[in-house]
Amino acid sequence: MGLEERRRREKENRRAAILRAARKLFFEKGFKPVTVESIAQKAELSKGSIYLYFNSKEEIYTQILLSDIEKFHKGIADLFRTGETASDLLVELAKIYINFFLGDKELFRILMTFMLHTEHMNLPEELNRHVVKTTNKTISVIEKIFQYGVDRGEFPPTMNLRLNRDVIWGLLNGIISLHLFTGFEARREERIRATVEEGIREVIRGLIAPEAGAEGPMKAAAGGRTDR
Amino acid sequence: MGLEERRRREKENRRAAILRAARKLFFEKGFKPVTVESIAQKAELSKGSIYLYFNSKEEIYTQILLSDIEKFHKGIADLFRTGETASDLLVELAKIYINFFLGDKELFRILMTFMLHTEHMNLPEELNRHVVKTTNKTISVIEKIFQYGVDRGEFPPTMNLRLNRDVIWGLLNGIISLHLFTGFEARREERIRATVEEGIREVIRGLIAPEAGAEGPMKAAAGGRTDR
DNA sequence: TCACCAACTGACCATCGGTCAGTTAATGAC
DNA sequence: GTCATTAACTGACCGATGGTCAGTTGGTGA
Repeated sequence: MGLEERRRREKENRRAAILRAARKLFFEKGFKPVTVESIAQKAELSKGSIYLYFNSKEEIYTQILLSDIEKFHKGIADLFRTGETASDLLVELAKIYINFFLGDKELFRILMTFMLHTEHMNLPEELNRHVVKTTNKTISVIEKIFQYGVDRGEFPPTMNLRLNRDVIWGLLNGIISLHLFTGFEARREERIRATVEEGIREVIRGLIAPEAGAEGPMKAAAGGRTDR
Repeated sequence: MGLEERRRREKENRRAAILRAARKLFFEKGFKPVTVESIAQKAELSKGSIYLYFNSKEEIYTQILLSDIEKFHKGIADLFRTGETASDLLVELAKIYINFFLGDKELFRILMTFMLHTEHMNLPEELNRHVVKTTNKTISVIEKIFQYGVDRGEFPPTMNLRLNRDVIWGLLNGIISLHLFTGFEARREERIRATVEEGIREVIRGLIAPEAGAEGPMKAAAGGRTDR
């Protein structure tokens, strides 16, 4: 009864074909200008068939993001093998990230758009959770590097891992967003890389450097003490 | 002869009324779910009339952003009067920014959406330029603060103003984006504020700290202390 | 040869952004 | 008071598009 099996495989292939077609189109034109009809044509199916595989245009968009994030995650699997310092690992990660999400520049847009509009996208709850989980897994790599840095005595053991993870991630994605907006096409990636690298190195130096004087987080932290 | 004048004023009022109505609706539901018809109803006009004042739904959306950015800009006009350190000014600016753009949390979304999708929005070229210019004006406030810090000897005169401006802006907006995505509603703003403040202080410390050798033993102090 | 059924189709529907020919009403000339 | 002018406004209409579903197709096994 290899029939069932073959059917399953063929169905999976169709699905992949749709995603491939959609990917090409979305990366070419963005979200709105791509019609479901055009995706269907490119995948050599009818519009109706698309909806046998996906529930909405938004879901296709999200699935593309999902599989790309997973690809990225695989790509950084061997990051720790190199035996570099944690600082260099952070910069290295950032560079890979920039290459990956800006290689197809629309991909970064998809990522941010999703992050900003998750709620309005009304996707099936499960898919939503899946993307959030996958994204978090990626973000947590930053935290792992910090932990690694603490372990090898590079960073102070008292550092706040979560907070610094958020700072690095924010810095990285914020700088990319800014440059997509203002930067001219030419040499954009180069500038992003330089800015991100220097930003990360500054944060790290600041993390290591002694806190100057009485000012600083102390003042604010005093009021914001909020143990759960 | 006050006729011409009165007409002009009334027209301006209508325009404002449309923007007010649209603002309420967009902030309530996001972009797509708001129909032009519903804006018209709320503004007590017909759909057709809306298009006497604006060229597209996107343009309305953008105008809201524009007028809000300008409001923000006025709000920080007196930032320099306080005589604080440049570091504190940066943190202060960030806090005002967070309050402002998260007070109506949709506003931040509008800002980022615009930055990410400027090109696909096909607005009149002039409006586009206007928003870019206004946004840049806001971003450049960060640079001014850095300059102020250099002038008063707080930061090294060799520092790269533009780069650090981009780092701070990126950090600020990236952290906000991240928290809108993952953070639970409760205590979100508080967390954002804490993370941003510490991030900024780290960058500043890193900016001041000697670049020193590859890795420096630390342990002396803890940036981003764990307050959980 | 036929019954079954998963996969597929495309006509159809509802919604919505945007248009435009026609209406309304304020004004000012006579 | 009457009428011509015209800016402001209206809403029926159009085209595009996301999504649906009743019906068709073709491979399979009896």
